[in-house]
Amino acid sequence: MKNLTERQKKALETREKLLTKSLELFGKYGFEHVSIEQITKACNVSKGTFYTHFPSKYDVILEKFKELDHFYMTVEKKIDSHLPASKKILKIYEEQMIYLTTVVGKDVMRTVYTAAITNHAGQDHYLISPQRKIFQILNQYIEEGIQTREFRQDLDSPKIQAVIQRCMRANVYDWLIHDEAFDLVKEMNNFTTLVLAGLKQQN
Amino acid sequence: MKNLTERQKKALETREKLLTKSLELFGKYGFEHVSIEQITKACNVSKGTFYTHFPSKYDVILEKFKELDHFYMTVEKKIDSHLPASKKILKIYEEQMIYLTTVVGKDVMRTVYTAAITNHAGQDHYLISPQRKIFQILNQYIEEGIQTREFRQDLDSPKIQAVIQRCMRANVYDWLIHDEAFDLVKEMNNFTTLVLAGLKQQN
DNA sequence: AAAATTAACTGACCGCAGTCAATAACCACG
DNA sequence: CGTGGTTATTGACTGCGGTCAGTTAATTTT
Repeated sequence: MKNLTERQKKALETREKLLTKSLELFGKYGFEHVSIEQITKACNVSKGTFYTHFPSKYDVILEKFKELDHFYMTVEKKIDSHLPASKKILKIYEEQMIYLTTVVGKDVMRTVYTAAITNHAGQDHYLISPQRKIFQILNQYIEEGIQTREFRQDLDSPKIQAVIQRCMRANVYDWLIHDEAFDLVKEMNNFTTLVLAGLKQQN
Repeated sequence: MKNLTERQKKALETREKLLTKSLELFGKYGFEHVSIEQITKACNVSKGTFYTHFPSKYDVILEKFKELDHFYMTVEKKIDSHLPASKKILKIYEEQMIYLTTVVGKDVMRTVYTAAITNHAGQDHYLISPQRKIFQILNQYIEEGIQTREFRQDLDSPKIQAVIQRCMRANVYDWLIHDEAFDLVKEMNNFTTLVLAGLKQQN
């Protein structure tokens, strides 16, 4: 980690400076009201430099978004392992939604959700990347639910995974397009509860 | 309807010309690869003229999107009125998804779903406007489902309406961010079936 | 230590969405 | 008819995200 040449250290410093300043300005004025030039001027570098460190304006936000994964690691431990799978899923979603509304914010999420639609650069977006910690945790819970026969047996786990993940995006998306009155935590809870009811063993 | 002055007729003609040409070019090259200037040049008008007729590039697309409502009127009649509410909902969603994939297309939908996130102009977006025919039809089916006690009695109809509508956006959004392999008709069916199962009277 | 290579950095430039003051074309009314 | 008000139209202009050929300076090679 410390085997860096002088040059690489300088570059990393520049990158860090840009990242910090970007997020600071985005937080203060909103993503759309901050220009790249404004950022680079505040950092005393040229516009081009920004693009040697980040592929686009969106990618800075994505960096922030990826912090979520650190958050999940801590949340996971707080969840009682004796709960049934459905309760665990609800719980982790609840924690996530609280985090999104209070820490990450609508502005960042708007950007991520927009970029996911727009960037048809062949590659799949981070938003649906199986790498994401949240998905790994969810899949584990789902596996449990199947094993313990809490969930229906006629659906394989990839199907259930897709459904559970879609619940998340459904509620976040609706949060983004509705006004302030939309309570993401509550809506997510109601909606997911319903879906989980549909997932449980029918009589 | 025909009490128009010469001037207003000319203006409407210009508007129509712009609309037709826009949709033609969007269809040929894709929304993002067509500039306003390209459109206006093809119509022999100036750039500014475009903006006297449409508030933004997105609004042209919205016009196309609104055609959907004509479509629903015809679909509604094709649905057997004796079916249970849940089957009707599934059926109309199926028809809608077929229409979206084969006629409207991903490009248009991408634009509409992006604009809904981005345009925080105070006003709610058409995407969630209660005016939309599709919602009126759905709400009618939901009311039926409640009346006939097919659905749970502990949820009021606005709650159920929100859930059903969210199903639609959930699947369309996921369609937009996934690659070509994503079968919107099938996914919508699976997902909504599950939600409807959760909505039904529990034992 | 000089030369060659590599990588960070620069800023003029491009394309495009959207704006607006000025202009032209038309209309209603005396 | 005029003539004063109205409204569609114009196109130069702004602002911004992103590009790229060229400059600079650290690093490696000889």
